[in-house]
Amino acid sequence: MADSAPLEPLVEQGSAEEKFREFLEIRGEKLTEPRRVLVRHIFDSHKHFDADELVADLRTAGRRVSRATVYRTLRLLVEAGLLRELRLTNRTAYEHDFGYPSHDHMHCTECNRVIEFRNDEIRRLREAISTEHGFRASAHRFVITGVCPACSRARSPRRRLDLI
Amino acid sequence: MADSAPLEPLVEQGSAEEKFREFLEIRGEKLTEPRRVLVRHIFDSHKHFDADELVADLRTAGRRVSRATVYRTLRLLVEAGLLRELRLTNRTAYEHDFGYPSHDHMHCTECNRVIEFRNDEIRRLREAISTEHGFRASAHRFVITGVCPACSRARSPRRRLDLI
DNA sequence: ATTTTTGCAAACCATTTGCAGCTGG
DNA sequence: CCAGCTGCAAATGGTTTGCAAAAAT
Repeated sequence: MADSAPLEPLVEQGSAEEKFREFLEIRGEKLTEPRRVLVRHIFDSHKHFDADELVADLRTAGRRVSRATVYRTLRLLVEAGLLRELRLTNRTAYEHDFGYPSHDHMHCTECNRVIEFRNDEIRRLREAISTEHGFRASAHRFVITGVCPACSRARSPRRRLDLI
Repeated sequence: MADSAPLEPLVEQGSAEEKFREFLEIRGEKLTEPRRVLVRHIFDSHKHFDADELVADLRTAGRRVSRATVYRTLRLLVEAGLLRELRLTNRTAYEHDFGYPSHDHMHCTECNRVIEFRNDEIRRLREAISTEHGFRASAHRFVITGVCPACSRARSPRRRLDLI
């Protein structure tokens, strides 16, 4: 699952590691070495990723963290509000929910790419709809499914050749 | 996963079973008895459901279809454009994509209920955004997460008692 | 008759968990 | 020290698949 045209990260308000430490402290839990490695690695780049990619990525970088700990820490990071889950396929993908502007996604069915975009009307609409239904919204997910510009270009012209 | 305030079904343009038969015929495949049982049962009501609920439901109704066939047929119905997948939790839920108006969802984090709503601005916004990005949209998913009216009422008053 | 489908059971695969030993505060 | 954490390996749970028997055209 690759990204395309990622948005600019926001100016940091304290590091993700720091926010994670605070979260853990409140619950009387510990910021251990594996957790530090994970939170640093994850917030070093702004990609979407899944548990498997994260394990592989870490291995490449020479840091070994067990799969179990990766899963446990991902859960914590979601609870801490640092990561958000993205369920587009059978495996759960994650993206930053901290130091990164709120946005929505377009999902290309050809190349499986996820493209981010920002649009303020969505938020407005979400509030209007929630109010109308007496619903107390805390978040939303808007995913547009279709074919991205790159795949459109790569495909349409080929049609001509198919006919020969 | 329960529904609340389902929308009125559209006037039928030929039965789901008929559309399924056409789909299978085109691919040189067969509308067998188990498949007929499934498509009829599924389109008899307008609930969201997952594979497990479907199997249980059928068993209650005295029709036995193996789990494998249920999964295989669900896949076919999605390919046929009769069902849509809804990935909110670890199990895949399904909803009608035929004979039912297009709509979006509110997902209550307290009771796990899924509430449907219709709003035409969303479709308009989806087109505007897609055009702006050169994306060819074929579908979208808009899910508002939060607390439904029933759970709001059930919770807020209880707070007072918690303080005693 | 030939091709597709079914049901069963086994396989799969992402994720979770029990546990013995390790570690941070 | 001592609660909380890690890694391992085994368990889980939803979903898929191989295969021989059964059904559809």
